[in-house]
Amino acid sequence: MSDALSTRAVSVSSRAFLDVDVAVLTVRQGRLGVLAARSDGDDRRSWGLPSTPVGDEEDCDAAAERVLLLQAAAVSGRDTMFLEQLRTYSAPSGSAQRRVSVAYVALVANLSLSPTAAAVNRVFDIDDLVNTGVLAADHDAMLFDAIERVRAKLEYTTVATSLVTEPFTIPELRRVYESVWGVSLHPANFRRKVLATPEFVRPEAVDEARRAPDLYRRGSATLLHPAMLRPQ
Amino acid sequence: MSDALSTRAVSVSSRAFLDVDVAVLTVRQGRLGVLAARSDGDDRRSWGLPSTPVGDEEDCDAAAERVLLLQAAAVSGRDTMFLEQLRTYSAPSGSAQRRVSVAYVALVANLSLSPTAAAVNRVFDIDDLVNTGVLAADHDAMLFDAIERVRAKLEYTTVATSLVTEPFTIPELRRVYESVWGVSLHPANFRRKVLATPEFVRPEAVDEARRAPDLYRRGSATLLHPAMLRPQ
DNA sequence: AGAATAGTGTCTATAAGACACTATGGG
DNA sequence: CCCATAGTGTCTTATAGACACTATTCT
Repeated sequence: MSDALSTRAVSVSSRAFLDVDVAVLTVRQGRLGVLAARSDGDDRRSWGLPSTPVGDEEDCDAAAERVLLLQAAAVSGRDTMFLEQLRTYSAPSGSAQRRVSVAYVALVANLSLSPTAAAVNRVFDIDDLVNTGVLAADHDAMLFDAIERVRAKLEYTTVATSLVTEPFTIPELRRVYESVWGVSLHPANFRRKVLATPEFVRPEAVDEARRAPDLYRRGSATLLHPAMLRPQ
Repeated sequence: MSDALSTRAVSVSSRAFLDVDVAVLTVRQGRLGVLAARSDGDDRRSWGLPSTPVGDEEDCDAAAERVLLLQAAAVSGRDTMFLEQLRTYSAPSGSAQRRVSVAYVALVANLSLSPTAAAVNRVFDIDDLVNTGVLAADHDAMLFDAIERVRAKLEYTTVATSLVTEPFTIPELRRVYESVWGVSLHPANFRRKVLATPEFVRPEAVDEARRAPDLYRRGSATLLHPAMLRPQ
């Protein structure tokens, strides 16, 4: 009776090549952007998400961090980072050796390519990359899912602060939300909401005379209670 | 300069065995339960989450469905199901061939084992299985993450309805929330919240004379706006 | 000078939590 | 007959959205 619960006549013990792909997101000039790497596999200039095989003596998280650090070395002004596993994408192999991709999302403040990196990497506006045919179908799906994950995370976590450089102003933080969500937010209500959440941001320099916007740093809170929901 | 962005001296092109593990959750007698399978690998009676290798001509989703259907065949009274990928767990291989596990969560209403299945499978109370040393460390982590995922999903989706059999009463639905979250909810406020969300539930039979509780079926809504947050 | 924006205050609509009350069925 | 529970109503409080207003900087 153990047979009834064990594996059926599906070809057993599938071997696969294991890759990690990272969607590195950033906000620049009020627009959401992604880091893309030229996929030098073929001649025609096509782009993909930065990727690496997972080494035998590391786990997927380590491989993803390695990709990010690799990018950081080729990048100037990288500030903070947020890195989280998204999900795993597996297509049936067909005849070739199966390839399984574990996708990650990374958030990086102030991502700008160094001159040497610019020849290989490029930061795209989201709208120029997602669903435009520039990416391969699987990377397109990953990027789509990554964006939706981040949009949802802004609602109930404080990750938005990882997309601004410290110190920052409340309006700067608001523009992160507006860029990622693609909407306009009411400045006064946004400010009230952020300041009402303990430790979302921490006051750094409040200009009593109002000559400059107030400056803040990231607070210790990671979860938002209650959540800041997207409009509509 | 392409070197700076390509893979480093980590041993390349790792091959791995690909498994799918499923945490099948249910609510019985007001308690959250999980389906566990006796892991017949070794002699001592230990338990694991139901699992299967991923076949070469299927993707992970298909393998997870296969596990669930396999269980369904050995289970009586399975009602609805909800199935979603959780995340992928990968430990460094050490010397042996690497093993990568893609974990899924499934929600099943009225999960009760058929007599023949009871010798191989068992439904545990969550508290008897998570963090008790009965499961291997990786399955323990999966189960923990699965429970947290489901607890969060109850807040902003209607998945709770997949843990009751139709037709159901509002108090029955409330007991699902109470079981999964491990809290008591205010009956009147819960009822008002559920009925205030369009298409969360659909009235089936309202007893005007109040001789029996009102009956409902699942509605077409999948998302809750606004969310029903856990107390505290 | 005029426009855009940071910051404050306030009003309103909505939703959540707490509580009171009725009616019913089961021990 | 008492008690637990389904269902209804209502009050209070917290929060979100809308709007008005001031002060400042930039052009």
